[in-house]
Amino acid sequence: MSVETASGADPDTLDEPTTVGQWAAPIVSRRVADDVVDRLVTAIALGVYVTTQQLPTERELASMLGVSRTSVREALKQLTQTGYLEVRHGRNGGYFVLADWGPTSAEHVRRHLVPNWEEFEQIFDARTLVEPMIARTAALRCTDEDAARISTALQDYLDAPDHDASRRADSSLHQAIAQATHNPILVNLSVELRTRISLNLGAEPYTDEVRRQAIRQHQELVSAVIDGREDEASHIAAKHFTLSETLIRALVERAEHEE
Amino acid sequence: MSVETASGADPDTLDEPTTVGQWAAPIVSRRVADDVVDRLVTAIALGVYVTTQQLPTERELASMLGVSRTSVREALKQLTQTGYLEVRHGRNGGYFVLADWGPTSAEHVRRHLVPNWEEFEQIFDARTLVEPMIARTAALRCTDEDAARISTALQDYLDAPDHDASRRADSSLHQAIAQATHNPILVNLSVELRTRISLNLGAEPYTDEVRRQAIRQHQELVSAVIDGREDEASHIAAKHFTLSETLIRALVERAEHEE
DNA sequence: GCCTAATGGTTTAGAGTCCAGACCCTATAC
DNA sequence: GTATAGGGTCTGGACTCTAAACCATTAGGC
Repeated sequence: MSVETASGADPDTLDEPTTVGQWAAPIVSRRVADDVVDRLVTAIALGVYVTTQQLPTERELASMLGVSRTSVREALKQLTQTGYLEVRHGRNGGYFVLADWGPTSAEHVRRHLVPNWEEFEQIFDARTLVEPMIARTAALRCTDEDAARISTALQDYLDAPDHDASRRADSSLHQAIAQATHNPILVNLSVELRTRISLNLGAEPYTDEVRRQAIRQHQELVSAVIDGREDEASHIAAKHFTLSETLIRALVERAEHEE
Repeated sequence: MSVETASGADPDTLDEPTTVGQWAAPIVSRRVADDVVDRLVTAIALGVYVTTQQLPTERELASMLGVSRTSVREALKQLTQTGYLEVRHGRNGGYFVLADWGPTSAEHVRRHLVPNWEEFEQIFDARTLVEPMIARTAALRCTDEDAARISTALQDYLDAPDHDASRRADSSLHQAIAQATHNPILVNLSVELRTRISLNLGAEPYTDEVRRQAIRQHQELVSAVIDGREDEASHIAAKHFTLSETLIRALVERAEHEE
């Protein structure tokens, strides 16, 4: 990294100089290992790799990501130390996603969720605004091909045998809907918001009641999108993402009372 | 997502692989100079520095951005070679923004606009969807303080003596509106979209008629936002950004016919 | 039980990037 | 004409990333 010298002189710039003030913010040179960490966390957050599942080997990851094994190892070391992964030696060894990195414990909530609470509020807020817009647009532009893909994703979601599969299918379903907008920028936006939530949260709270409600909402949402009922799609999406927000809030409340 | 036992055959990865496929895309290590280029282009695009205006000196830029002068020089070299900047030697020398890097010429349109046309369509589309949502949210959350800032920005816009000042004020105005959402994520989203447009486009086409129309729309938009008329704000924003899209399209048409 | 293979763990040399700082060159202001 | 404010150039050193070889550990096959 670079020197931290005098560049200070950064008086409070909270008024409106964001346009002028932010463009010259210090450039931090990102290390490759940090990028690898981000990719892996994203993959786990999106459900590409789930609990107890084995990641590709170091050499495979290095090849997949086009970086050296050294950098991959650096990233995996970070994730292992943070408690996301577990490593096993010897033949059939490798890195495994640890089971308990969700908001399962009040401990996790206090240590990870609460400190980032402000950012969290912002992400939720943005998602509640963006996703209905995406759902509306998807409903307006959904082709037969899109509809087929969305239906398949919904079916996968309904068939999901456990929580992990459910998370993964949920991710795919929302992705399929976003893709029906036929605009990669919106798809990325949606992915980014979902990732940032999972990234802070691990998995969302999960009970039978929640699942029933989520299933109904997903069915309604898919139906509205496929049939091109844009107002309804937008409205259901808003309700859907408000639900998940409510759950998190309840979780945090509970954790704080336990304290 | 078809990881295991997907019901439908899902052999190829071209169908919906974005979730699974994209996380492992090769990591490209960005060089510091490239980041500097981005920052400078953004600053110019947002109107922080305008035609014939002098940029800070190399040493100042290096200090502002927290990078070495070597990297700044590398970036400035690129921008000079590309034709964005002009360099003058000796005392009172420095780097100056060149005048003619807008869509002033059919040449520019063909060389820069047309090759990126697909991305351009996507950006416009996203903006037409996102900005109304932002305007609506701003209208719903606008405080007195926000209203004051927005009014000031509007006045600056009305007072702008020339095209450059107008561009800068336009940028500030939209920024002020976005900030009334009180959500940094949305503010960044708006900045990013506007930047990416200016970045491809330089300045937008500009005639007296266009300016009159833009002024009216800005006044209506500000009034709707400040008074909390969210539906109207959303609607005007949509109209406003559609106007700029229409102008660009007309420009490209013309350039292609000249060919 | 022994060997093999697959995996993580370690080391090293070299190329590339970035930085700080010193110094040179040029044109303007005075 | 000289001082000065800028860009232009060079160098040594620190850090990062890579490639490739080699070590250590364990499961599976015989």
